[in-house]
Amino acid sequence: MTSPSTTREALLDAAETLFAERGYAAVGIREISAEAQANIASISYHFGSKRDLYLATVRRAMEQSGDSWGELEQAPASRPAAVRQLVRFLRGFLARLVESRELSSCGRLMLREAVSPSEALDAVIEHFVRPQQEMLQRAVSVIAPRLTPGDVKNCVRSVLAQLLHYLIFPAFLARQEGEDVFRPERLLEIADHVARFSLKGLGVNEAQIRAALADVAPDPLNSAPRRDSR
Amino acid sequence: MTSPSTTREALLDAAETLFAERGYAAVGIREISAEAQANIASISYHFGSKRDLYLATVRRAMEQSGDSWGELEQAPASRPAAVRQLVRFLRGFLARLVESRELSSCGRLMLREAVSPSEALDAVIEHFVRPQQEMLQRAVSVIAPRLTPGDVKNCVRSVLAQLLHYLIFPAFLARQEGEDVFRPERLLEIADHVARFSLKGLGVNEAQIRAALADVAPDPLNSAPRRDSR
DNA sequence: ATCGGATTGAAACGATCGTTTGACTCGAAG
DNA sequence: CTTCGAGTCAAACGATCGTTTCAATCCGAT
Repeated sequence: MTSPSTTREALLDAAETLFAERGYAAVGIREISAEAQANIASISYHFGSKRDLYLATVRRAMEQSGDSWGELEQAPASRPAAVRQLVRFLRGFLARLVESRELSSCGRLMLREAVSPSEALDAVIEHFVRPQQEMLQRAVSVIAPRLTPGDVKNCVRSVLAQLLHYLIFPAFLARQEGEDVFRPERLLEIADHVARFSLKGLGVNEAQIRAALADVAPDPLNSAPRRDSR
Repeated sequence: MTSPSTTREALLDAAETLFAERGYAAVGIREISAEAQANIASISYHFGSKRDLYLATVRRAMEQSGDSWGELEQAPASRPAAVRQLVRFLRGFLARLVESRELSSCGRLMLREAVSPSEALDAVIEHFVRPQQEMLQRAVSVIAPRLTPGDVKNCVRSVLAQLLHYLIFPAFLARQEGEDVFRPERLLEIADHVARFSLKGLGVNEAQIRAALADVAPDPLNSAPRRDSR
């Protein structure tokens, strides 16, 4: 196989940023190669076509994102542990949304795949959606053990939907709230609201919720694992 | 002013469908005019440019959508009435998602504006987001009167996020669930789950929730108001 | 030092993009 | 009947699109 070229990765980096920001059709290969400080022909050379560059970009972004939280969260042993794990996940997700462009560019690519699916859709589900979903599924089924499997899935979607809302609608949120939604303190407020709302939705009583939130509190924002490259 | 041309509306109809399905940059004006059975130059003639056609398309779609639910829902007089109103809204929203392409194409345009905002963003917020939000805000502040205004907004977002999830991720849902998520019975299940989860999240007790769900039940899917044109 | 495959460079390819042109049709007002 | 303006039409505009070509360059193996 071809040796790992620097040009190749520069192209992927540039493509990730540009495709995430403006979408596949709105970005030309001339702009990508300029951003990567490479020649136009290098795209055709390294990837075959613009479409294949896009697919490679999405797949790489999703695989790198998947490394972050896949195996990190173990199956919770007790109900309080499961509640703590859920709270930690909510805070970590929102923290990553703002602390680096990592989730931001990966998340926007994910979004664009949801609205306009391509052949890379499988990679998005496999590496981005499924890991989070399975982790939440384990936590929820421990927190609310009386739920049927179908209701567990529904509840997982309800929790995830609240989180993804803040990934999807920053443009709306910025417009209707005067303030900046993505200040670190505000994000912690949001994470705690989502935690409270969801745990109540799962039938956890107030006292346990307060205990869990206070329990995880000392470790505020730095629980988010880092991506090594870039 | 120019008389209301048939060609103009045919162009708007075609543009709405195509832009909703594939996005602004991925649709050419030749395809739009072909779909509308009009000449290429008619776009320039009636709207000035492709971009202006897009803006007009989004604005018209949002205004027509806004007519549907804006003034329909009045301020609820009692807590049970507010709960019923919320349940009716959830069911109506999901019903409209499947029963016609109305919300579907308008919703997809809204989504694309969220991911790639244009000058039509204000119209989207004004006619699509704000009405739903204010209606939910009234209902939630009656259901949970002890909430601060800020927490009311957070809870409204939590409810709305769950609904919009099904508008945003049909591609993912279709992939990971074997079954079709958009069968009418399934949608009613979903609406009821969202209602239960959210009402618990708002602190309503089980008995009242069951009462409300049973109360609204006799009127299952036909509570969604119809759009007259098209 | 020389070869050969891998990679890069500038230039050009045909296709398609959004837009414009100018002649043409048509119905109502003079 | 003539006139006029709104609307439609086919054709062409320059610009940009993704892709290809081919010579130049790099660099480790011979």
